[in-house]
Formats: sequence, C-alpha cells, structure tokens
Amino acid sequence: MDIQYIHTFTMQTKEECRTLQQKLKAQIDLTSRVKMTHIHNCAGVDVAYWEENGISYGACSIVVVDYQTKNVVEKVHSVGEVTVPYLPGFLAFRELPLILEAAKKLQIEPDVFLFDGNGYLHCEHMGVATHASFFLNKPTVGIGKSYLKIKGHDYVMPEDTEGAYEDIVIDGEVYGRVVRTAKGVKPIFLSCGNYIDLDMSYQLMMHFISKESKLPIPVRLADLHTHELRKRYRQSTGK
DNA sequence: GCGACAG
DNA sequence: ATCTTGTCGC
Repeated sequence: MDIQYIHTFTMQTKEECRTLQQKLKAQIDLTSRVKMTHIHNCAGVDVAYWEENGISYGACSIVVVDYQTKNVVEKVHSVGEVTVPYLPGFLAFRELPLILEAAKKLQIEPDVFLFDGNGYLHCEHMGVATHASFFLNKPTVGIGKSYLKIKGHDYVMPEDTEGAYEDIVIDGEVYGRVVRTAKGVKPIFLSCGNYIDLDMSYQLMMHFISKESKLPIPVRLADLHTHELRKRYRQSTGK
C-alpha cells in the first residue's frame, strides 16, 4: 500500500502532539466513503510489546480477512524498537510507526481497517484508529477493550444479550458505542475511526463476531499473531 | 498529595 | 500493554 506519512514521527513534546491532534481533528469526516455492499475485505490491526535489556520492542500485525468467507487473504507484520512512551490519550504516537511500517507491506488494499484501540471515542476524537486513517487514507474503526473516561463521563452498561448496545453521548455528541458482542462477557467500546459512520461500523464489527471471541475476527487474529511474533523474536533479537 | 490511566 | 496457575462456571 502507498502510505503517506510525515509529522507523526517527529513529534517530541506533548505540546507538539496536541498541536498535530488539533490539526488532524479538523479534518475528520464521519461520512462513509465505502458502501456496505462494496466491502470485500477487512483488516485487523494490533501491536504487542516486550522488553529486553531495558529496551522496549514491539510487533505489529495486520491481518486481512475476506468479508464473505472470513478466510485470511493476507498477513503482514513489522517488528522493532519502540522509543515513544505510552501516555493516556497519545497512544497513536506510540503505535503508528510500527503500524504504518507493516501497512506499507500490504499487497492488498483493505476496504476498512479495524483497530485494537479507540477512534472518535477519545477526548480529542483522535484515538489511534482515527489518527491512522489520515496516513492509510482508508476508512478505519476503533475497538477498545476498556473505557478511557472522557470529561468525567461514565458509560451506560448495555443489557446482557448479544448485540445489545448503548451509545456514549457526551455534551449532546455521540462519541461511540458500548457493545455487548456476546452474552456473559464484558462489553467492547466501538467508535468510528474516520471516513465511516457509526452504524456501518457497528454492522461491520458484528459481522465478524464468532463464538471464539468477543472481538471481531480480524482483530482477534492480529492479536494472536502479535503474540506469536513476540515469542519468535524476543530471544533472537537479544545477543 | 491522590486518583485516573485506550494499549 | 505485560508479569502468570490454577480454577470457578457453563
């Protein structure tokens, strides 16, 4: 894939990061750029971390899954040192270098990217899924496993049935949706990344829910893949 | 000083 | 995110 990126890698201070977030935030467009019937495949993105000799490393996996058959049609990854620390609200700056490095290796151009992490559901509407869309230039969806509190607002717990959900509305604006993807498990936090609306994001996400996990298949597979990669690289990277 | 904190 | 065994429950 042709990836256009710039500033994300040169951000050093929190102020510079905030400035970039504001600039990109102004360009968010939650209108769907793709029709539901034109979606042929979907990519899942995840990153895993580990430490060796005091140095942090990360492995990113992108797994592309066919929409109809749910078979894996492509799988790429990237591995390397991670120098950016994790700061709540700035996850994108830590994960994007590896994510974009992996995305460049894709032969297929996925119709949509599903991220392990939030998108529009973020204090500045700039979670990793939204941030990434500006460089991938593709629709993205955010899927978080836990809630990052915004302006002190809590979410309403959806009822315990598959597919039940509650929208997360703050100051009259819909930030995202808490979804119970399976009965008897904790809900996930869905939100638009960019170039796609929340209802289509929900349809897409639920389409990829199977009995194996509360996470949609593409994200689940990327999650498993990063764990394999870590097992494979952690010993060999050291001396 | 204390609590909160996507991954 | 990651460090980690067994164990309670459907």
